[in-house]
Amino acid sequence: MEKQQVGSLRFQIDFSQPLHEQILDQVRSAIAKGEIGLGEKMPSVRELAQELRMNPNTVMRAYQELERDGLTEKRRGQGTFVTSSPERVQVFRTDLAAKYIDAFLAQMSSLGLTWTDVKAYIQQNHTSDKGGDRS
Amino acid sequence: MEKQQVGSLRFQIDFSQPLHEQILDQVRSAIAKGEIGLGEKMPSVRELAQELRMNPNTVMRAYQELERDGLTEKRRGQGTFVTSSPERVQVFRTDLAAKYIDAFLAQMSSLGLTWTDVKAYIQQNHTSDKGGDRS
Amino acid sequence: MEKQQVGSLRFQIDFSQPLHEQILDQVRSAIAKGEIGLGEKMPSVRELAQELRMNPNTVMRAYQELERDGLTEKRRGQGTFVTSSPERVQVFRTDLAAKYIDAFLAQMSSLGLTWTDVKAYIQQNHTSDKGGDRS
Amino acid sequence: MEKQQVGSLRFQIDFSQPLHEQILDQVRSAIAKGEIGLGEKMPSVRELAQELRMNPNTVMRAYQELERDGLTEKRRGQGTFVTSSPERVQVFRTDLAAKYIDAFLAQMSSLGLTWTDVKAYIQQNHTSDKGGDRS
DNA sequence: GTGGTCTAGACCACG
DNA sequence: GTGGTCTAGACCACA
Repeated sequence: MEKQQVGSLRFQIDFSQPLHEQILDQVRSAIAKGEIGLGEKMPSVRELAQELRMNPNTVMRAYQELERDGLTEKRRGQGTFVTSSPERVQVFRTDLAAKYIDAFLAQMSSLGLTWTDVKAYIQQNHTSDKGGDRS
Repeated sequence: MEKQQVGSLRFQIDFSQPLHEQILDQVRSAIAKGEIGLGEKMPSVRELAQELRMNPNTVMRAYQELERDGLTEKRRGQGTFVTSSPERVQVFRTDLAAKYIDAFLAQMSSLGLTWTDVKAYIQQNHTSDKGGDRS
Repeated sequence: MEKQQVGSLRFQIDFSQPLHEQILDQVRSAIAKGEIGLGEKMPSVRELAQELRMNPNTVMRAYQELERDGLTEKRRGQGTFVTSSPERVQVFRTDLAAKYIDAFLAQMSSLGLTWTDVKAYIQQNHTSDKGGDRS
Repeated sequence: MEKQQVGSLRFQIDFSQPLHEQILDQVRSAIAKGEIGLGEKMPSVRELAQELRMNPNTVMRAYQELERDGLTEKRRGQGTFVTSSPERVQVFRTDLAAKYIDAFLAQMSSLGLTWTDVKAYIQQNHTSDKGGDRS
């Protein structure tokens, strides 16, 4: 468990998974949760690469995808900034969540589990993670 | 959407994802759901490879993982058979489901969504998939 | 655990291992332990094959190896018999044991374990199997 | 007897046994004995394949099993490394040894030999391999 | 016929 | 450069 703080971002990387995806996920998560503020400056590609001991190309790829998602913007000569639009973040967040949820339900269904089964499991094993699961 | 029936198994393959994983998933799913009976003979490596138009090695790889999971048994010179033990299937199924569920919850949490949010979303968008989701 | 009794022999087969080797081992073991008497008649190839639901070729191969080892003899028109010579059994038994023991020690050594380590393990975990392991 | 040194690993291969198993065994042994250090980089799949004059797929297969055993980790684009966790190695080593020992005892027992018999044999024939076998 | 091993060589994603 | 996936096709042991 190697956690690293870079600016207002916290990273925890694991070499058994594509590195650029992990950066992407963790930055997305930080934005979604408001851990990095809207309009805030991101670490530069080089800085982040150095801190995380990665190839700059790897970081660059993650940044490009963040921009494609509309979560960040490049300003020439200044660096990369988190978008200032809360709507963008919100839309992105719900879209992504919807995608994940759908995939998850398909997965459960492929194991022959119903939504009731899943809720039962979560209630038993994740009572601390719950958010009011009074079924 | 190219669906193919091979013995009691149905396959639908998509070339943008590792082929052996797809075979693995679909056979697992068929076993978990009881679509192929316990103790039943699987299609032979060569037969399945021919039907799905892929290389025998690719099918073999999937079959090896199935055996590692304890879902199938090989009988030398006779073929590959689904395990006859319902417990194995059950244990496997719940273990795998637990793994998926935990990963899913971590994912949701990383997007800043609570379990209540998720349940609300599912109730709205998946009323047909439900299994009594009266929260 | 499917055990089968055939004449004075008991078989327990497992499909994840060459069948002829299993027959071989189990007959050898029965002779070494005196469970089948010297000079006694073995089940015929066909009879055994039928009982164990195997291909006669598989049984035949095991029988050929038994004869090569000098543990059985064929008598034309009468069938296969366990050797009547106790010396043969004894020599065979110690030779085979020596081979196994040497291989085992090499194996342990390749894991970096000394003979003392092995004895310690066995003393702890196999006190019922011991035969006077006062170290 | 063709011995080959590759980095800090020494290989001796024999074509009458599955090649990937031999690689597996010899690397395992090297890790268990500490001949290759924890966290150290393994030869790359291609490099080892070339040195041992075998197909990269064969080496890859061995490497995959090593990883499944938790003895190595792959870092994408960087290579394969021995695990840095001594506990993993230790657990693996004792588990494997236990498996071998149990199988060995079953084998001896099937030949009608007691543990005392075995110890006597070893004392006579392996006085150099001993590690203090004062029984 | 079955599964198991191996080779040769292609193409891909990742860093 | 690294590992990962896939194909085509050979040869083997086993039943």
